[in-house]
Amino acid sequence: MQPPSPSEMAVLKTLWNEGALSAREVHARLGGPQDWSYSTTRTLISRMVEKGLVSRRDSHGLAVFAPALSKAAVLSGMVRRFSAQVFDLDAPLPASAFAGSPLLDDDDLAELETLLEQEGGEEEN
Amino acid sequence: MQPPSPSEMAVLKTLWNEGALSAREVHARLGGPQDWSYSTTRTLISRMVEKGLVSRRDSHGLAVFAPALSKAAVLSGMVRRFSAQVFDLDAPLPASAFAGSPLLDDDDLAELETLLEQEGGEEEN
DNA sequence: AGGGGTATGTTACAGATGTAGCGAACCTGT
DNA sequence: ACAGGTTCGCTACATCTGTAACATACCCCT
Repeated sequence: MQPPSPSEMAVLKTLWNEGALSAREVHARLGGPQDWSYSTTRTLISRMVEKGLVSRRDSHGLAVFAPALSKAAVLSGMVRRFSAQVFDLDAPLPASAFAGSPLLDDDDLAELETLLEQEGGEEEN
Repeated sequence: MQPPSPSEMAVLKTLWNEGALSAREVHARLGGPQDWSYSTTRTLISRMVEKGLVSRRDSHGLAVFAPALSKAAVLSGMVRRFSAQVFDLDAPLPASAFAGSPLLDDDDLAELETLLEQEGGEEEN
């Protein structure tokens, strides 16, 4: 799994929140802080489809996008990469460190914990 | 502070360990896992000098490089960026999560903790 | 039928990163 | 004085990321 870039993370967060959105909707939700042109938003989404980070569905002629992977799956991957890369750690960080994240409810946190505890990266699936 | 890229982190780790090294020496220490050409190692080091990540000193005609920032300074920055970017967290992660890192002795860990606890990013200094 | 708005695919371009080669200058042993 | 090894500064080039425009095709209203 190619990791999402920072901008791509922003898009993913929106999709995790809202489920499935058209490009226009994604753009609207990102509105304030990102300040991209609509074109930019669309380019990001396309690249994410290529990377397999989001899936594209055609709803009555309109393209609608949804996350291809769960929050926990992506985040656990990011955490693993980070701790290996930066700290040479291969034992996982405790999921509890991320409680407090506005992205995660209790279920998400539990799932993240499970994924972080599993030995070894997830390989392909 | 521009964050070090993954490859640059590898170089920094070597320098934190060994103190100050010539390009040739850095290359030798990285030997196994990285498998770069010597040219690549040198390019990385140069870019890191430009970024202010390492300093260059001239020792009897030979260029010798040393880390420009402490382990704790760099790592705390990385942790902050990561937790903000990925988890929308602005409260800091607990330094204790990184005990166990082969990079950190107790002093490093204490320093890291201090830096992580400080409110707000470090600005310029 | 024509005009206005929207979606989609395609293309562009700069900067960062990974990766590496080239030529000039230099030291050192023969 | 020269060959061989090494350093150093420069250049190159592909890929990824950030950022965006353009040209079509399509739909709806007047």
